[in-house]
Amino acid sequence: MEKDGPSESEDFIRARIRKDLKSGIKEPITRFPPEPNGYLHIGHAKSVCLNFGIAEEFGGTCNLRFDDTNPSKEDVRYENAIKDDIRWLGFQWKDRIYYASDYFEQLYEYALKLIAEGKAYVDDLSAEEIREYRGTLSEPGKESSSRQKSIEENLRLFQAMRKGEFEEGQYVLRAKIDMTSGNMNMRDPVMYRIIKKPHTRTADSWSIYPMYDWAHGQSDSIEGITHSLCTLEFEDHRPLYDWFIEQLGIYHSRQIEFARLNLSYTVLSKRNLMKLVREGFVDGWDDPRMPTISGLRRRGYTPESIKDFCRKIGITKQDSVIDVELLEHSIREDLNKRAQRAMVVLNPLKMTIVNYPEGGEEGLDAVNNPEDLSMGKRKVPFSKELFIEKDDFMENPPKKFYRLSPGSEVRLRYAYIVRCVGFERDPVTGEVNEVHCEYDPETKGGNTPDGRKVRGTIHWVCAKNASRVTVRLYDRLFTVPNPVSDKKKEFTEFLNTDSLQTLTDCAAEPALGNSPAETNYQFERKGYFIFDSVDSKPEEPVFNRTVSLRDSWSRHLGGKTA
RNA sequence: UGGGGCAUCGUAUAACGGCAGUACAGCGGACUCUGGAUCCGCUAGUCUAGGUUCGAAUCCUAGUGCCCCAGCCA
Repeated sequence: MEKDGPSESEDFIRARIRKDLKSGIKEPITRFPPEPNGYLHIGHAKSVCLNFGIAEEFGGTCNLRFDDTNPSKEDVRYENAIKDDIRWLGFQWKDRIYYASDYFEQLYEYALKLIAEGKAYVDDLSAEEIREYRGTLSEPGKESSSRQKSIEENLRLFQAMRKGEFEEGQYVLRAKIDMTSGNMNMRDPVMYRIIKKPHTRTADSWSIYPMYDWAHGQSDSIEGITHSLCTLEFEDHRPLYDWFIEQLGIYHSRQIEFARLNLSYTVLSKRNLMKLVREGFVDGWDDPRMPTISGLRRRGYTPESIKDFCRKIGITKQDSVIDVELLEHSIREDLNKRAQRAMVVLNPLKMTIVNYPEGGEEGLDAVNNPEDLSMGKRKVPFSKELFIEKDDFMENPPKKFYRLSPGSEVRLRYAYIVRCVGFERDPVTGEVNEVHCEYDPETKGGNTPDGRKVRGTIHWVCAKNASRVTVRLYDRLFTVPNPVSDKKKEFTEFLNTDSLQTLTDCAAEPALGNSPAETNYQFERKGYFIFDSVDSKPEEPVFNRTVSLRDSWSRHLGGKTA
């Protein structure tokens, strides 16, 4: 199922795969290897799209493999969340779900083999000693005296390690490579350490656990992974990846590295995201401000928009920071085509139509989505008293203000043209709290039979029928493009204190009183919103703002977001 | 002279010895019952210095800048 035509340019990994396909490899087998110690974020989505995407495009397969080699950090709840997220993105692993722990026995056999060949040894150095012996970036390390142990002694000790005869930290198994290598990973890397904790899948059957470098490549090989795609920081692990496979003489998977995703105005590492959650800066991994898949989902992002974003950013080896506006562009583009429109007044200001009959009411036709007429129409109620947006009225408007002001005309969307004939103030605050308008009955539906041009159109909600809803306006979580670039400051110092604004008195057209879960809307002139089924109550529906509409007026005024 | 990697508009990303293109952002205009969307246009780039070549973002040499590595994390 290759894409036809060379019109679309190909990233270097797909080009490499295409080349390998011509020289022997039958089909690409990739894998997505999360460690179940945190939630997936948009950076993982890049990897998911790459690995599963390649499998789809080239008629291969992609395995889901949990890298569960460290029981002191991992948990099943993360595993379940990860599976949910991948499924939600729209990818399937079918029966191809694996665990590094599936291979513990095989890995152990492999280790025995290396020991028997004098290529690995049991070391009794302490963690600190190992660090000291490793040397520094510019000085070679020195060899542990354990290197001299006999094969028999190593075998005996390693078997005893497995049996749990030693304490944590007492011994490790190391590969015997080269303590003078310029590549730190080759300075006799640790293969196994003793961890006396139960594992979620193997329970207490092991007291030694393989390190990443030892587990990963061999797992790839066992599964017949043709292309093992990982991020740049593993580039200098590749010689070790290759060394193990070559010493063992097993199937040679190939590791290829690409640049991880960085997004402006956010942080994208599990460690930092974990900190935001643990220290209560956000309301959990799925807080709509989080760049996690579950957070984006709750924020109103669609799988399609995320996949489109991943396609747009491409795959390269260049460290880069993607502007978060590109992500916002992807969701706007998607939702513009699909989101049902609704009228919701976020900051209500009462409007009375002075010449509209007392007690009168009518239903007006509104288009559900001007971009997709097949989505039909709906009736919205109209009567003498309405709510409009506070900032759609100005007593002393600046130039080019097309909305309502004393004496001016504006169109009430899908309703009538109205003219402002007066307003009232709150006697205490002096704030305008009601506007009076006259409507033109000839302009029903918002048309102007006389051909007159009315520049401004504003949204409104019938006061009598309005659903009272809560709306949460989200803004970027950080105030600076790269919160982790300042090495002297903790990234949490750059948290945006206004990243969440909750409006509890919004007036929505009646239909929104009972929205289905996870329904995307466009609140006309305001932005895209999604019904939040976690925090909504029957008497108080909650909507999260996914992203605002582009707003050339506020940019004109020099503001950023409303 | 520790090892590894990367340098193209503001941000990303193409061009694989032959017109430096695309997207986002920005700016201007058209259109509009969403100051949305759409459409049109503009601005703006090959890290530096040499070299090879009819021709270099691309090949060579030398430099410069940035990123990663000293977990019994992944």
